[in-house]
Formats: sequence, C-alpha cells, structure tokens
Amino acid sequence: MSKLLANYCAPSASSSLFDKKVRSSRPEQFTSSLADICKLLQIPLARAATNTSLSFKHVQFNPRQQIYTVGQSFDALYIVNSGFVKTSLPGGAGCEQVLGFPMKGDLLGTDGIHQKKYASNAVALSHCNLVMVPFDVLMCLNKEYPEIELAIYSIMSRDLMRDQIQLNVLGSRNSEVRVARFLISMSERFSHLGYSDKEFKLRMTRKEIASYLGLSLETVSRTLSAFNQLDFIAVDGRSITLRQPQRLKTLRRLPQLKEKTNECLLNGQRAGSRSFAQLSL
Amino acid sequence: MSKLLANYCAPSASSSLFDKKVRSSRPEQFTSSLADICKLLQIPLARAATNTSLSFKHVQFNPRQQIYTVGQSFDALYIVNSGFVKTSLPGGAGCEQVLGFPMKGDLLGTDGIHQKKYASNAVALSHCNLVMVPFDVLMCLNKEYPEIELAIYSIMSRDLMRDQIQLNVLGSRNSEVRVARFLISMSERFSHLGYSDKEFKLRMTRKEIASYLGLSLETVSRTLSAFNQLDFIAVDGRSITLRQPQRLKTLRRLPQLKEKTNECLLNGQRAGSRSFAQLSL
DNA sequence: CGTACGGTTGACGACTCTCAAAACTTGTGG
DNA sequence: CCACAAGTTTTGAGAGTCGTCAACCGTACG
Repeated sequence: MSKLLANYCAPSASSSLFDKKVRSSRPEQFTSSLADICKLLQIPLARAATNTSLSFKHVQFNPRQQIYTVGQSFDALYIVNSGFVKTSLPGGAGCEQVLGFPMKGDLLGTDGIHQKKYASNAVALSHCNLVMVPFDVLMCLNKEYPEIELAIYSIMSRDLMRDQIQLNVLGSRNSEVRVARFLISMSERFSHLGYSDKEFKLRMTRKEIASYLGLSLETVSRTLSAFNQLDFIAVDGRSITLRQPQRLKTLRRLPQLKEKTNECLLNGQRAGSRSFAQLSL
Repeated sequence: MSKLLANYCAPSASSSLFDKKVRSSRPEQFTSSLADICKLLQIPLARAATNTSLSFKHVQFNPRQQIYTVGQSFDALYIVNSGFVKTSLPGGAGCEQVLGFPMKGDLLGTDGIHQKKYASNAVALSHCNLVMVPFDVLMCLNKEYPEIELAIYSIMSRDLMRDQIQLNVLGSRNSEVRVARFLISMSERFSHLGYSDKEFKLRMTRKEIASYLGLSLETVSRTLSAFNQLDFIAVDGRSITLRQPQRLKTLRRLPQLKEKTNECLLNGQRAGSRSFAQLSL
C-alpha cells in the first residue's frame, strides 16, 4: 500500500510519458496535492491538507486529442482541472452518441471500473489540463482517508443523477425543451464555476449538441435561431447570451394546443402554432 | 462502528433457508447474511461467509406500492431479491419518465447518496422481496471488508454504463431499434438470471415501456405488432417469445431508404410501407 | 485561391404523435 | 357468479414535428 503511494511522492520527478504531453507556451500546472484534488472535487476533507507528500500528475491534452477510448484498459480516473471535454459512445455506423460535456471539477472514467475497460470515449474539446488519479492509488488512499470513500460514492451518485436527468430530457420528445434545458444546464454549470451564467461560449459544435440532445444538427440550429428571434437568447456562433432565462426554464409544451390567443400562462409564448418566431416581433 | 453492526446481528440467523430457492410459495424470507447479499450482487467475497452474525432485513412490497419517492430522506439501499421494480422521475405535468426496471440482483437507491435524498421514484411492479441495506451499516462494513468498497464502485460503474447505453438508445431516433433493443435487453437479463431468454413475460405496461423508450404507447404497440407479423417475435399481451433474436439484434435503419423492393420475405406481409433493414449476420 | 468544415436556412416528406374507437383484461361489488 | 367499471391494448386516420436533402455563407488552413 505505502509502496504504491510512495510512487506518487515524487514532487520533482516527471516521467518521459508525462513530458511528451506537455504543451509549449503556458505555465501549466504539473502536479496537485491531495488537498488540491479535494478542493477541485469539492470534497470537504480537512485532514488532507496535512498531507503534502502526495502529488498527482497533470496531463495536457490538445483539442481533438483522445483522453481514452472504449475498450482501452482502465487504470486511472481523470479530474478536469481546466478545459472542456466530450464523452461519447461509438454509434456503430459512424454516428457517435455524445454522452456529456465534462468541465472543471468533473470526474472522468468511472464507467471503466466495472469491466476494467473504459466504456466510453473521452476527447478534449479545448486545451485541457487533467489530473490523473491512478485507480489503485485511489483505492489505497481510501484506507488512509476513509472519508474519501463516501466522497467517491457521492460523486458517482451525482453522475447517476445527471444521467437520469439527461434520460428525462431525451425522453421528452420536443426539440425546444431539449435545447432550452441544455442552455439552462450550461448556464448553471458555468455559474457554478464562477463564470457568468448569462454569457458564455459553447465549446462544442452544433452536431455534438444535436447528438447529445438526440436531435439533428439542423433542428438545433433552427431552435437556437428561433430563441434568438424571440429574444430569449442572443446567438453569435458559439457565443450565447441568455436574455430571458426564465422563459427558457418555464418553456413547456402545453397539454392543450387548441387556443391560439392565450398568452397569460406561466410561459405564454408557446401557446399556438409552430411559427412562434414571428410572435413577439 | 461495531455498535451499528450490532444492531443488525440477528440472534437466529438461518442462512440455510436462503440456499433453497423458494419462489412461488409464500414462506417469504426475512433476513439475509452478508454472504447471501454478496451472492445476490455477485460479489466474490469469500471471507463474508465467515460472518454469520450479521443479518439484513427483508422488506415486502405489493404491486403498485412505493419503495421510495423523490425527495424522501435517503438512509438505505435496496437489493432486489425477487420481483420487479420500476424507477422513474416525475415528469412535471403528470407524465412520468421511466428510468429503468430493476430486477433480481440489482441495487436500488444509489442516486440518493449525493444529496441524502432519493433522486427518483421506485415502485414495485409485482410482489417484491427487497433486502434493505442501511447506508451507514454499509459504510461500516467497508471498514471490516475493504473488498466491498471496490464492489460498490463496480456496481455503480455498471449502472452508469447502463444509463449511458440507455442514453444511446434514446438518442437513436427510430422506434423499431428502440423496441428491438429493449426486447434484447430484457432477454439477456432474464437469461442472466437463469430464466429462458426466448420466452418471458413483461411486467410493465405498454405505457411504461413507451416512457422508458421515449415513445408513445401506441408506437410501442404498433412496433410489437409489426415484429409479430414479421415473425421476429410472438406477442400475446405481456408474454413475449423471441423467434428470431438475431434479426432484432441486427435491426438497423439503412442510410438510404430508396429501394422499396428489399423484403425480408419471411412473412411477406407487412402492414406499412416500412422497410426493415438488417445487418448481415 | 481552393478545399474543408461549421453554421444557417429552405423545401419536402416520413416517422411518429395525437385523437378516437373498439376489443380485451382486470378489479370490484352485489 | 355475474355485472359493471376502470384500465390496458390494439388498430385506424389525420396532423405535425422533425429528419433528410440541398444550397449558401463564413471562416480556417494549406
């Protein structure tokens, strides 16, 4: 056990594999302490601060670079320190299914624990800085810091919740709701990271959003344009500004589509026909 | 720690009762040993057999009875010992989103760990016998049996994989593929439990299947009827017989829908003008 | 400057949803 | 045991959303 941990008590040493992935310009961070990781994952673990000997290596990834792929032997989890990631399943006929867009603080690779092989693909959408956490090191850590065990359960539980919510989104067969909930979700995640919740830049293509939402890329584009014309949002390529987040949040399909005049409900806007693009202008 | 465990020490732990597989008769089982649970969850944990003092209570549920609901305080996980369960999210306007159909050996309630509140509803579809595993007891157990920790990670990892696969199904916008994959999935799960993989009875309504697959119940019914006419399956209410599982497994939508001549010619008669594309075996 | 890629917009059609009705099953009470 | 009610399932017809195909524009890149 301590032998394994000792392998990670090398503050100065850097392996050749590690050097290969280092990018050129920026003063990137190369190691994290246990306390750093807990902070990143938002685990309250006071005792971790006392441990200054343990360090975790960081790995750099360039845009479009694979982090791991389906079937690859599982040996480590990754924590996103900076940058944006896309996870996906190969969809057989060349069309992948996007599973999620992990960002700072998210834990990647947990789907590989069961079969000792990664069950999804992970690829960097931007320049990424990930903390590599070898799984056997993590398992040893838990013996010394039992609180970590609960924390990992909690994180995996949260990921299960997220998947369930995404299942709910995909189950609602309505493009506007899906896109709206996607925008709100991104807004909340950016807000949670300390960025603006009104103005942000998407890092993924329309095609990737479409796959994530179970739509075609044209429908995503059209829906964004419609929201733009309604002034719910302002779209400029991948830059999004939320102008009326409440409208997006309360967007529903009304059970009764009969009346085409009633605007007084929670949301109102969506009462009548499909061409609501002309409604509010 | 041992105080908690002591609460679950049954004075008369009869684990021999468990070895006999009592299915339809009514002498229900009321407790399980640690070894029983590991067997149920398919955790290889030899040392657990030595522990005969620890016992876990069983809980009975009648059809339609709630096991837990969204927002309810989380304190225990449940393992399905017998019966069929449905988990779901409340869909706002009365229409729920079905998340899954746990059956024997599945672990329920893990989505409640993160927020200490259950994040989904669980309801019994049949008479159910569940093993209740108080979460704090589980956490204490892990200190005595560290292998359990990895086992729980593994189970949650598997559940994450399942959700991801389901996301993939919902992302494929094609009713036939969804229904086919649902049938194959059920077949494999029954087979895995030792039942027939060709002939089984579904415990859920068409409506619940439809919600699970993101379709309307009529589409599910129609697709099953189409499979029936093609002699892929035989449908009799909720009783299903798989006649040509390979056809179901390889069912795809061809990128080009041009040709209208490509018949399977198994049955010749097809209700609609729908072309069923297959992958060659 | 040509190519490739990403994004927008339009036209058209098909898949699937909605509504509706009927056959069938299940549960309840007299 | 039957009758009635309520729910489930099947099937049909029509309509609507969204996917497919296509063209066009802008940007990046060699």
